[in-house]
Amino acid sequence: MFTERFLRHRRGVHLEIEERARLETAIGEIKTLPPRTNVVVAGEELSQSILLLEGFMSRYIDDRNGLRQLVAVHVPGDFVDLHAFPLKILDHDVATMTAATVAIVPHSELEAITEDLPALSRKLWFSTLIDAAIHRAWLFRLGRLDAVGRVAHFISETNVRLMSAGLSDGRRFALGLIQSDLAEICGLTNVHINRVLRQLREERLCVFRSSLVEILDPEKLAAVGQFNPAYLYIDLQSAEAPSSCPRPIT
Amino acid sequence: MFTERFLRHRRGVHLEIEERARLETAIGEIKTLPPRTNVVVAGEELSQSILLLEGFMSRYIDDRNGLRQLVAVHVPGDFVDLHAFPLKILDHDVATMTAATVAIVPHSELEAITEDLPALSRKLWFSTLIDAAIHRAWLFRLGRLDAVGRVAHFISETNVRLMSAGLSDGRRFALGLIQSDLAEICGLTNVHINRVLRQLREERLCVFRSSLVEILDPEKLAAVGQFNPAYLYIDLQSAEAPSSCPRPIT
DNA sequence: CAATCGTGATGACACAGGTTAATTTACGCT
DNA sequence: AGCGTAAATTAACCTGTGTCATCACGATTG
Repeated sequence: MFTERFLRHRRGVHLEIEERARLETAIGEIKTLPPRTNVVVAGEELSQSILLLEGFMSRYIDDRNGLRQLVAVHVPGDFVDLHAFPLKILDHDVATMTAATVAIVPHSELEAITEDLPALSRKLWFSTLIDAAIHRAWLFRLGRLDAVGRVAHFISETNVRLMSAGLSDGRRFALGLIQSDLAEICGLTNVHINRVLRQLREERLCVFRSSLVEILDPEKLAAVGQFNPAYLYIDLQSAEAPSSCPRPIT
Repeated sequence: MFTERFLRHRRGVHLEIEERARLETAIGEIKTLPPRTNVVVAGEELSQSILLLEGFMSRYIDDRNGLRQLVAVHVPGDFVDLHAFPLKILDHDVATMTAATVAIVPHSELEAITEDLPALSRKLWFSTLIDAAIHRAWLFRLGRLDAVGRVAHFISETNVRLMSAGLSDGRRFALGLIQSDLAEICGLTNVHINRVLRQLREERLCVFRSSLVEILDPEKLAAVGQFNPAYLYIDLQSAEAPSSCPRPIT
């Protein structure tokens, strides 16, 4: 069941069994990718999209000096570049952050789905609009929060998304990111990210390590980041208890 | 022809005559709204979406101190909150910036379109993904550009979008925004926006007035804002005003 | 006609975050 | 185990933007 995590716990878009089965048959290939591997280049025509099964991926735009702005971080269950199905050409690059396992879905299959199954099509559409909602939350983060708030907001967001994917217990999760990734996400320098992480550590809000993120005080962290999870459209009522606490990668 | 500007000049999604006709019949009502009128509140269930015919609208998120971050500015031809069709509830507010004329489209009509016309449905989907692409460009703007760059980028973007809508000749356009709107768009204070506008004026790049924006040097302005219009998916080849359109800077 | 309000303009000062550079720690590889 | 490189940490200093305060101007409005 490769699509197990896709749209899990999303308000009002429960996938029917037949719909999930149809998606499963649409998958062409399963691939494992090394960390820091570019998979999509802006401006190139695409004929397939990627469903992320394991690991973390990013979408980003580089400026003319090579400085990078991440515009999205994807977690298992995300249909990373489903945008490429209607758009055909992307405006940004896509790459793995950690080692990753992905399912490749040809656009021909997606087109067939839009012809046959309008309800499933609307759910695919929905999933791309969640990405847009997350973009907007990131705009708020960059436009209105200071450095500490931005990092707190990102960690709070990632925690909720990983809870939904069954990869966080609400306080601890593994995230393969390094400090300069955070810098590229939050529009800051890695020197300043380091200062912010120290402050969050000293104030006992959270401890960020590449191998393991530990949130000591989720409420306070969310307050510092003015984080309101409504934009994720996640309903964790229906969440089963996470099977296992993530462990540090050793 | 209310849908005249919708998806105009967008690469690869030309609307067929029948498709346009179908959209026209989907329109329920035409409304005129005063400036600064809130039309959608975050968290409320929606059963209709708005196609903007005349004027400018915005989407925004307020922080807990009442500071506002605009996450989108909409120009005539934009299907402002089509996102609300798959999402049903929005994560942000929507309001007019200037006086505006809008067409109201009930979601029941859109649902019928997704049942009957998969090709048109994909084009509607496409149009929401343009919004997402613009969100990403805004993330780049906020994350990687300094104050002058942000304003230059926004003005360049708006110029191209308005050219596509037939509302700019590439150098002059009317935009009802005031300096504090720019501040809320660019994540800056209005005091600093004022300084930036003076600099752009003194450097003979552009003159921003609420009534009229004049771009004196489109290429240089685009360069300052690292503006590359690819993300707008606009193909102005077919545009009636062929004159001088800003080019990607490399 | 004065009073008020929204908008724009500008100066003085403060500070969050950038820059640069050096050092330490962690970790993959032979 | 030891080496080489990437990542993390920290300090000193600098600057872009925020803050606060004031003034000017035009459009309403009483």
